[in-house]
Amino acid sequence: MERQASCPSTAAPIGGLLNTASFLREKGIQPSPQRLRIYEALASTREHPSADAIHRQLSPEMPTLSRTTVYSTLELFVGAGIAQELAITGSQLRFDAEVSSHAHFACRSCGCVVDLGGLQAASLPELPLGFIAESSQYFITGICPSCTVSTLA
Amino acid sequence: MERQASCPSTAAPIGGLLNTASFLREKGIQPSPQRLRIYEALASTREHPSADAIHRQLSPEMPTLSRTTVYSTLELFVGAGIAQELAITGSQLRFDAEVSSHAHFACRSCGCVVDLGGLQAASLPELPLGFIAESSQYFITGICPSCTVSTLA
DNA sequence: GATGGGAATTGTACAAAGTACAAGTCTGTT
DNA sequence: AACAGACTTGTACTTTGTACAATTCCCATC
Repeated sequence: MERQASCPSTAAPIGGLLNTASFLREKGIQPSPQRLRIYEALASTREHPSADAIHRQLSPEMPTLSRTTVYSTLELFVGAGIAQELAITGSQLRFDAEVSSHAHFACRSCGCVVDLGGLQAASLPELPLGFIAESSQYFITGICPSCTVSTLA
Repeated sequence: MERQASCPSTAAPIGGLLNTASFLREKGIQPSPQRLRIYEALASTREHPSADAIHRQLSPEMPTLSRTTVYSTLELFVGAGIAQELAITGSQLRFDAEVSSHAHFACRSCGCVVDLGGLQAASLPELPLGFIAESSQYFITGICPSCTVSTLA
């Protein structure tokens, strides 16, 4: 889990952030400076950050931002359907502002998480009667290209 | 995460345990009393226990069994390909002696994990060039039948 | 049967991720 | 301006898992 930044996840914004405040309000979330910056930080990266990664990123500009706020805000976003949680690394939750169904790859060496293509819903296993699905995840773990190269060196 | 035991995962053994010791030896694992009991505990349940759950289960009969041994033994099994890790709950790893590719359901209320059917390989997203896949997981989270009933009550 | 060496196990200490909760601050409304 | 409720903060704590040194066990050899 060392070379996070060098992995092949481009860092382009996902959508328009012109008016994050009204977007949050539409989703039933009262905006606050903390919530705006946390959402923007999440939506402007494709690195699928953990809660602590977001806290580390925002701390310089918001020195009093507490870890508790980041955790509770991300949970609020997940509950409102504007973010999804990925349990992909096994040791920490990663978050994604892109909520459409798509698969993920996690590198066991550097910890990076990158997007893969979508899944064909028709081919997924059906849920037995009585189970209520709320979300689903498909992920692959292995070694990313950067780490393959540096392992060979 | 309360009613673990009442969830719909039947507790029948997966395979023959007649000679666990020689099975482990075949897989390149030196048997020991601890390893035998840990493997048998894992293979004889469909509850996908966590490492600590196995430790709690075996502690009465092996009072000196240490948590470290359980953790390192399970990792040994995963490396040898006779167990798989499930990162499904986000907060702890669950283990499964059934290593064939199949999906899982996790109940957000009681924490139970049950087996679902297999996946059609053809429908899975393809991995871009340079990525090396080592394992994959498909899981659905939601509410299991037991918890649906008790939530309504 | 004794003995030496490597593997396995143990126990303690530690680290990381996340949660609980009470106190403080902010914000919007009256 | 004052109140109430929502939001944020900070501390303490729990859970999960890892590091590592010391001990114990097993087994081959003498």
